[in-house]
Amino acid sequence: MARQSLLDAAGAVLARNPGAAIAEIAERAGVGRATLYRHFPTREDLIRALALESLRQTDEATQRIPVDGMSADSVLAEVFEAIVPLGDRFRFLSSEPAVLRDPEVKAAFDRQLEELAELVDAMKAEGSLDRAVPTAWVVAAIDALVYAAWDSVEGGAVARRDAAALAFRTVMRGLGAADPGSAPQRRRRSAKG
Amino acid sequence: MARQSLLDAAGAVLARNPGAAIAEIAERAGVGRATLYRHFPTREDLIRALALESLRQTDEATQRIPVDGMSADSVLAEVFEAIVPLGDRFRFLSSEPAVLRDPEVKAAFDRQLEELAELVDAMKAEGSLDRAVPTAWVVAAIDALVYAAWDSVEGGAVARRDAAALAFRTVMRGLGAADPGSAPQRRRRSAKG
DNA sequence: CTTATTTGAGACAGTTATGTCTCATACACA
DNA sequence: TGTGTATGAGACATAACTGTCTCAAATAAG
Repeated sequence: MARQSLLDAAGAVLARNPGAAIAEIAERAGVGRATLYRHFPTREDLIRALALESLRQTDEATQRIPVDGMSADSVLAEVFEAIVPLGDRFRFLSSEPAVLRDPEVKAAFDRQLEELAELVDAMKAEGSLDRAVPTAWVVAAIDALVYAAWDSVEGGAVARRDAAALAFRTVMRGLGAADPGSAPQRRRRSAKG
Repeated sequence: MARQSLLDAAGAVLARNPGAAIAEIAERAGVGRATLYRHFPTREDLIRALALESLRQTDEATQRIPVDGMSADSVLAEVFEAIVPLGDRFRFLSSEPAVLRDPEVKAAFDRQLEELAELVDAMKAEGSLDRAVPTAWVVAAIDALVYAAWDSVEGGAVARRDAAALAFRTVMRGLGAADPGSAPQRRRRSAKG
């Protein structure tokens, strides 16, 4: 679909240069500027759609993870594997603070953070994360390390196949329970990153 | 100094809105736009000076740490305490990729990363960090977690006095030696963040 | 008080981006 | 082949920002 290739182009261009002009995105997509405007009447429409599309891709990648019968920490490992490759998807937000105030975008964003917080709480419950560490910090650390992992791969500092595992290890041991505790429980449903 | 308050204003404004106009920075500094241009002839000059000033502040904060007789991991703890409060100083770089290509800025930036890498290697040598983890990843994780700590404080998710310790713990336990190993050695000179 | 310097306000030109519009062409489809 | 739709190129108006310049007022220095 033309719409999709426009969003792909926007993601690619804006990740490298968050202030890029519409013309540059159209060029990258291989279409005329007028055609881009036919799909997205304003720049803000495009940015908003890109944000929602990025959130959708993140959802898609994490929903694919089978959670039945997996310990919560295994799920988190899979979450890292799934979303580290998407690490640059939200880079454009840094110079588009307005889009985060859009109700629909904000709702979707908050929901993903909330699902991640639930997974963190499940890990605390099964004893694989330290209850004394604020869930908000665990979530912040995961977010930061996902991007760091992506960036390290992109910069050639870390091998692509190692990146997610390194980030996962950093979180798990860094914020794991001081006492290894009882063996991880199995979980039934609902997980996310 | 007028120059300094202009740089402060630029840092404050650009951290929130990396694409902010010169007029907005001048207004924040409480001076006319013409006055700003008298100190910094072009926008690029201002951005460049801000980058160098931020690097200088980071240097200043870390040079204050006494390293004699301290174990490398204690030094890293102090580094976190010192630079987490400066966490937003380099946010504007995200939409100013050009300034990172400036030779002077790039040299200063690389030097700081290099000094941090040296500290990490010292910690590996004294057995407080896992030798199997690439130094590049440790450095990337420290960078990412410093910003996450600052951001968590700013967003009210984490108490200001706890932030640096949480980030430090995440790195130390996350990337610490699997075997606690011999007791940390004392070190003599040179450290940095 | 007088003089020199600095400042703020704003006019101005030049550039660049956005968003609208037209029109000729390419293409799909009957 | 004929018709309708989507496209690309580009002209166009508008807006915003940059960087220069002028001038009057404020401030400091003598």
